[in-house]
Amino acid sequence: MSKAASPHTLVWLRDDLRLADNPALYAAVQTALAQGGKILAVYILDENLGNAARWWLHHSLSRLADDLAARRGALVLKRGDPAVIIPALAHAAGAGAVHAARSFTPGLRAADRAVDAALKPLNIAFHRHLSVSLFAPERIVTKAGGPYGVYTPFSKACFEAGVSTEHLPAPEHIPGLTGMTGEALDDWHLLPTNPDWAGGLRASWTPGEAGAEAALARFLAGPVQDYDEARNLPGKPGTSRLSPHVRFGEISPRAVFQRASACGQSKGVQVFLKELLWREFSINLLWQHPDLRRVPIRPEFNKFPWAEAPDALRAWQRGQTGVPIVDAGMRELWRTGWMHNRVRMICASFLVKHLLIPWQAGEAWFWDTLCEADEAANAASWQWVAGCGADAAPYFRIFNPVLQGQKFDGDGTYVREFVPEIAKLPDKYLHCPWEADEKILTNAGVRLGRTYPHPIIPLSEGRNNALKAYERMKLGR
DNA sequence: TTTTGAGTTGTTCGA
DNA sequence: GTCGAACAACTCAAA
Repeated sequence: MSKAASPHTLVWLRDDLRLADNPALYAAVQTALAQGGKILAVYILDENLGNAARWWLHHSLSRLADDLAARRGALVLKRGDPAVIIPALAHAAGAGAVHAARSFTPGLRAADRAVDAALKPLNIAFHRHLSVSLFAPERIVTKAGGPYGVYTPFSKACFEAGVSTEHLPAPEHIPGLTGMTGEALDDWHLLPTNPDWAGGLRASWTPGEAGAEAALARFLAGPVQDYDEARNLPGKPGTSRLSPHVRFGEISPRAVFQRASACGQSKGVQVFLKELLWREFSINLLWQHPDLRRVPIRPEFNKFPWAEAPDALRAWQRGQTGVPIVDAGMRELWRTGWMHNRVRMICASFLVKHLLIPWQAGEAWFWDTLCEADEAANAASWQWVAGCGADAAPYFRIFNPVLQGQKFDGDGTYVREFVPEIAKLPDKYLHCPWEADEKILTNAGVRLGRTYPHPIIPLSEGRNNALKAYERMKLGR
């Protein structure tokens, strides 16, 4: 076999920070081995990440660099315009091809077009691989050939199409190209200092491929079987807690799907697989609507009478609304960089409906504080709660945070953990301290307005305001 | 083209 | 305490 003129290969890693079941890396290694060449693995900093995601990224990259080094590979870190960096590196390295995961965020789609255009004149091929999603978006279409706008038929089409059963092992040797220098991870200052607010994140998470594997193994060893019920209880470890791992591609979505599928046919497994397809649906929606983060899918919502309420927004962000389940959720988010899904819906509904604050403000806060912040899932989910999404809940579905708290955190485990100043209240009043009489409050050491806020708005008033606002929007006033 | 069935996660009210 | 109906119409997807 004759040696190719350009035996080396560049793999551009982005939201696929793993070695196992990584099609771009696998293809690059195969090519390099066949040609007797080396691998140049590159990561270019995503400058638009929120602060919690930056913390996660630092650790994920650090682990990935270690994992690559253990296989004689190396990771080159760069910052700047991919359309400049990738062609320059590929050219300097003498690479014959560039491999990357196919991405569906507007930023990376644009970057890919530019990279592709810049590589062409250099006669360097640019290969993209299905990796961050289960299906290519254009593959899941209606019988009429168009994209889906409703989740249930979308999910049925996905099940019918079938998730790939392929699994690519982590390459044993990833012969790294030496002599290529990048930036130092520490110089990116992705970790907070002055103050270091990441203590709660460190206590909650193990970023990296091994951490992702451990989280999946824990979940599949038991909780997945009861997932259909237990996922709604924020005081219990009934969810997978895989979201940030999947977000950064520390584990492939198809590996998660395959291994959960292998756990049987229980309701819990079925519901979990459907959750993976919600992620898929969000990716598909972002692909259809690149401005999903800003623009409501239902155009009538451009006329929605949102409120300008900076003080209320700040109270919500800080977990000081005086509504316990909302405050618990917002504090969990702030402390750990994650929030239980049931509570996300309650907190989001409260912001958008009771307070009438634009969903984009909530989206922005989650973007900054969620480790897993993901353009597709975050925007699509906020639009769903706000009622302006493609497949949104009816407007009169307004979560009552007291009922939700009593139903899903009846013993108060969750609220007591994150709102300790009211922890001594009896269960009956834990979710509605304003309904307790003075004696009960005093016995619990609670002084409303002093040790814990009065509710920022009476719940019935917030509900009525939301209904009135939707009515005004419908009338176009 | 027209018709038909269906649509993540809820709340309130009144019997 | 429990249960069913009302809350509203509209759009999507498939036949």
